[in-house]
Amino acid sequence: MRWQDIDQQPCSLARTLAIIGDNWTLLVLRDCFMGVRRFDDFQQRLGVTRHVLSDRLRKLTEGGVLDKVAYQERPLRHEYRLTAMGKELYPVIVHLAQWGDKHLAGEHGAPLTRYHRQCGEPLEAQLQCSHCGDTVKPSDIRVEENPYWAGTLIPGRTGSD
Amino acid sequence: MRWQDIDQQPCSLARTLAIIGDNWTLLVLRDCFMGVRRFDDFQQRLGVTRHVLSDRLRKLTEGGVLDKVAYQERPLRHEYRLTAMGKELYPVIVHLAQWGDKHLAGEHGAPLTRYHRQCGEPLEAQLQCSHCGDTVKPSDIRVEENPYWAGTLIPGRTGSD
DNA sequence: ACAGTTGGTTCCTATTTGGAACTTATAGTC
DNA sequence: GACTATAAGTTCCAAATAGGAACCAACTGT
Repeated sequence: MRWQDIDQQPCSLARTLAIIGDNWTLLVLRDCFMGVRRFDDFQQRLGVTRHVLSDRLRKLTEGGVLDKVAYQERPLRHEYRLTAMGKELYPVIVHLAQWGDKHLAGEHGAPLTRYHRQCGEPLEAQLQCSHCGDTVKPSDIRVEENPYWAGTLIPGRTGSD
Repeated sequence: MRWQDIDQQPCSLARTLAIIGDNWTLLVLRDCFMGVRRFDDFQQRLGVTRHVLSDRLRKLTEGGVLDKVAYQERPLRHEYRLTAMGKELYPVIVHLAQWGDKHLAGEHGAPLTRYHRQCGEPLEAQLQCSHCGDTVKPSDIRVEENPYWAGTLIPGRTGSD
């Protein structure tokens, strides 16, 4: 199986990664959430080569995560903006960065700190059930297979925990 | 800048992606969270080539996300288990899969549904501040730069929102 | 003796990446 | 009018990585 075909799999994670799972793409999104919109700004901040950046921006645009809009005519220039769908990826960025802050910070500490405006404390995000409002731990989650793919997605368990 | 050097950047997200941001790696983690532990099981479920799988498992192990433990002697066989640090990545997986469920499901619906055991409803996870317990929206988050890197991480704003 | 299992490694080809230069269209400066 | 700068890419080549298949080592079971 080629990496470019993973969007064919019956797995929401695989389909999501087909759009945002390439090398560099999540760093492009990081910069989008920091307000970067222009090609050269992405290129200088990331240090990625121009044609890889071009490819990633195209995939994000085709995937509905970014919108390519003209900000001037003559000469025609475009910028890339997060769509509503793209903005919904913010929790992913927050959790990834938070994990890095906790486990991979160097001697100078975390480069960025996110604060919760309402309470003023450094944000330690966790999962919350939007239905009942309770905090959700991993063990609180039960995974159920769609009957259409019954028996093919969840592996038979062999281990002890 | 080469992709393999992004762990040198003063960015927690970049350092995190240096460990788990390669193609295939997050799908390996998906299977880890579903209880897969053995090389051949990963290989068959993912369809990834064996030497790419070998490389990703090695990087995850070196990065402290997985632990390679012998489950039998004679012949010596190892399996890969999530470390405590690795298990903390579950929120990332949940949010990525949830985004795919919402935006990329095909005609048969989401392949897997996650339920919140306590309330019994399909889980729609959102961010919660562990300090005050409130729900956190993206706009509730204020990002502050570590003085050590002052002025280098957050771009100057040029746009209008 | 022979096939099967498990966890890889090796080999070769094809695709992707990194790095630098080039292009197009226009505005501003000497 | 000529030259320089800006922005958003595209093109070119060498080097690295991925995909696919076969091979290997160390057993176990028949």
